[in-house]
Amino acid sequence: MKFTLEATAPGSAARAGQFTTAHGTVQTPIFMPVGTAGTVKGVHQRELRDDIKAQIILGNTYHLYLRPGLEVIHAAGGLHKFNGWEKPILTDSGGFQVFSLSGIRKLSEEGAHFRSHIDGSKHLFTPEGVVDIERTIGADIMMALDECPPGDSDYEYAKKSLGLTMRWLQRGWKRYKETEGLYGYYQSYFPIVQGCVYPDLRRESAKFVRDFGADGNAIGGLAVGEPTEKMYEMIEIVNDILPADRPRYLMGVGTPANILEAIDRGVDMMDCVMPSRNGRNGMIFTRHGIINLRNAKWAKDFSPLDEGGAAWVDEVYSRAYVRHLFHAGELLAMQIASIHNLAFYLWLVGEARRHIIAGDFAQWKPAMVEAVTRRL
RNA sequence: GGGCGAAUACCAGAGUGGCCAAAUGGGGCAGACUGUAAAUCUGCUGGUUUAUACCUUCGGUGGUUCGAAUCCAUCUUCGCCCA
Repeated sequence: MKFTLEATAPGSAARAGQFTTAHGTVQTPIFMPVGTAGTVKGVHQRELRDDIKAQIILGNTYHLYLRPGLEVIHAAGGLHKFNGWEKPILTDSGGFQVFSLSGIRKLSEEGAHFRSHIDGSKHLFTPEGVVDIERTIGADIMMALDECPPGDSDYEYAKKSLGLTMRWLQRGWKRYKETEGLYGYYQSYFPIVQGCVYPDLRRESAKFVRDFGADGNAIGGLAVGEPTEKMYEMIEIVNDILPADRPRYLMGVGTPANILEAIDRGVDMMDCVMPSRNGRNGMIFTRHGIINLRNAKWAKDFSPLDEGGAAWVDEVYSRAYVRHLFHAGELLAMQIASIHNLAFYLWLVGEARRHIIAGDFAQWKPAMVEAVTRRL
């Protein structure tokens, strides 16, 4: 994978660039819609490509391994063939499920022991096994298996957890180097920085990660309960160490404001369920602020969903109409909101990129952060 | 004209002497959601309010009782049946 830095913004750590995978080029900074089970929920590939203008999407190792299962994915010839998405795919390793499914998993040196959330069956994810699964899925970017400790973890736990993540990384990297893609194309493997909110742990982790010389590097374990300011602080600390000539991926973040702040601190890639999930739950993000479409105040607001917005749904449907669809429990409501929110997120990072290249990102950002945080 | 049954909060519908401002569901109002166990979850939904507090409510009126949504009488309305 080749990463080219095109511009850096004066007065900011923000940068614009692009990287190329076997399934195409991605312009950074980029937001990656989350398609956990092989689908960005409620959104067609055509809408994803043409309306939302997604350049790369996520899939999830844990979910795809459980269902439909590797046999099906392999028989299909990989996830791209299976779901019809021809552009790049990044797979999360199941590391986040170590966090989110904490009630039904156990960690050991060997790996993460899960109980399936579907049928309760027992499964073991090892760093090596996850590489094998990601090879089978055929992701352009494969993430290392890590432990994502909660944001309020104490120092002792965070340190112990980081140790496990580092040892897992060594094992996963070894398996990565010993194997190659099953479908005739190259796959990247991104290590993940952990260390909770503790600067020394973050530095230690970032240096450890840096030395693998991977195609790109990720920052994990943020936006998991710690104060937002701590998150920004950790990003700065880590990005000081992670190589500038490789993309930096901030995992699972975030709100539109979080994304702008992360870009400002030198992050190139982000993903989050927020635009899709919150969209399905009636929340619309716009460049003028946040709208809870379910609220009574929109009942007779027949103005466009988001006048001049990035997606065609913004002009075609009114706020009152989409509100009605939400109250009626209509599927279309979720589809419209998903298209809108994801298109907005992609528009936002595209604008950030444009301003980085134009050189006025540092001037443009503050007002935008204020605007997208507003409650309408 | 006669007989039987029913009337409960926005709707539906429990409750049949005190633990009832009244279950539950729906609807409504608001909130949450950050590498997706989420088309999900939480709170509120008579009034005044800080309230474990008080006030006004269970078709109307009048009773019985220390105490009534619950028992009695009567009226009204609705439903079913018989003429």
